[in-house]
Amino acid sequence: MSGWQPVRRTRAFEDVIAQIERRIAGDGLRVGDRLPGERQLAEQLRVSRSSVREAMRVLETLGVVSSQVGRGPDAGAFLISRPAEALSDLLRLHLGLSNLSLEEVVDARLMIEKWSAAHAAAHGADLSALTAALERMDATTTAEEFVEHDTAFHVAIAEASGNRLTTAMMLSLRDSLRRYAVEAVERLGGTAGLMADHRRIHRAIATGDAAEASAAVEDHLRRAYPGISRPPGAEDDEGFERQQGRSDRVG
Amino acid sequence: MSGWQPVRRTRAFEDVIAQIERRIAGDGLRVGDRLPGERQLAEQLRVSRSSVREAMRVLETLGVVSSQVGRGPDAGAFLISRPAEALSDLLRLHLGLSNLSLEEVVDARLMIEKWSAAHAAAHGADLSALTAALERMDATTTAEEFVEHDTAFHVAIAEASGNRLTTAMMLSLRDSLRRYAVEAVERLGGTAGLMADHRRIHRAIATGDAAEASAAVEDHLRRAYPGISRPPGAEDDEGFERQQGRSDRVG
DNA sequence: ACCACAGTATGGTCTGACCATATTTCCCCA
DNA sequence: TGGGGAAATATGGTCAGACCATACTGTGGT
Repeated sequence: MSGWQPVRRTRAFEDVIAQIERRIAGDGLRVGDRLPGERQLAEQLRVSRSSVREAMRVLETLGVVSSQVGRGPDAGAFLISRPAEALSDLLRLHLGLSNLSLEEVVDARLMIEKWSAAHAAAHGADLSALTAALERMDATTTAEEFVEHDTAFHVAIAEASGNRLTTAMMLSLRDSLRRYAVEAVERLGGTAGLMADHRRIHRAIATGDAAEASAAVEDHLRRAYPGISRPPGAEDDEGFERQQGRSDRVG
Repeated sequence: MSGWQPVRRTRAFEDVIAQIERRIAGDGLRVGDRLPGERQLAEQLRVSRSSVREAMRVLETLGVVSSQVGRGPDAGAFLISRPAEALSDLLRLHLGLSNLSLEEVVDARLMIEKWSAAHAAAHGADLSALTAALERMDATTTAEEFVEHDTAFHVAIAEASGNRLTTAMMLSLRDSLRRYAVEAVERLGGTAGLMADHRRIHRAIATGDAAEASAAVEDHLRRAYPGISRPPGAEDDEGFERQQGRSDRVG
């Protein structure tokens, strides 16, 4: 009998997740609060410890629980909030499966960074982190070192937007693209152009010019990833399946 | 072996995940391929079946593996690619923990929808799904029914952008906001204004006007979710709109 | 007051068993 | 020979119980 859509009885660990979620919503559990131990939870919910552990793995993967071994106030499972790590894992695996293309990731990052820079400019954000990252970048010698502080610069922009969700997205996207960032620095043969872009972005945010901040970010990312992104309004071409091979038309 | 990592001993299930990830990258595993059974994998990797199962829960949570019981070609664990489901779970839990505010989610959705609409307009996307959703919305009577087809309309916009990552983000964001969407329809007391917005969006995409599509989406979402944050540049100029228009030179 | 050591609570891992489900195999009977 | 049903089997799902590694806690001796 094929073509049957089974009802998929809930598995035990799914029940555990639902119960914990219910406690979060109902009992007002918050970040930092401690969950009962695995054995105790298993007894309370009438499931085996294995099922509790599978539920913990899921919650840990989603970035809402962290576990420490040992004994004492710091041991056990705690509620946390780390969406960025979860997003990074997700992107990394789906990129590995070739079910997300590099272009899609770069495009998404361009979208978020433009948005973040525009918001940061409009909100009169604190620029100290941006300025510090700029100075550190000036003092670097290797591509890896440069990329490290470059990351700090871009993360600071995201944080200055004041939105933790887009910041998490931006962090994980950037994480997925780290090795391409190093390649980009080496391909460009120097960081002068990138630094000029950075100062332009910094200036635009400092003066509260949202449109200029957004445009500066776009130009910057197009320099780092030439030919990958298509701005809305670019002439149509034949899709994005096999674009990585001829991604050098910006030159 | 020179150095030991004293801080974070790798857990067995993390090894399993790393091995599977290596097979994906190295052996060219693709979506649809089948993984070895839990028992076989445990034997190959010299870990217990419990550890394999915990790894499976993680991969399942990230939307890259799906498991079926039974026997035969359809049983066992398969590689899939469902980032949207994973993102939905992530957002739901973090919203529940109150570590992401509704405003942040709505803002992120606004960003993605504006971007998607602009891209769809610029790419001359297929409008049949959009048109069909519009007609179905006209024929509905209840708020729930309307929201259902409204979702189809907005998802169609995201898909028309041609980016699976932003589409997945948009799907999960919308999923998190479903109940607020129903509330919005009931609060507005009718769907006339929303439908007018929809037709304006549809028209803009059809005519390839990216800036207008973006502006139409923004007005639409501000009608549905009043009180979300001002666009960047609202204080001094029409920054975001101008910035979009600047890069949207359609010809 | 201090320090060493035993106690203990915690997550991490493993083993082996059994259950539920779905396909495959095989054998009996029409 | 064909069909149908029973048995075998492969798969994930669940459980119980044990042991280990870790890190705090308490206790007793100096």
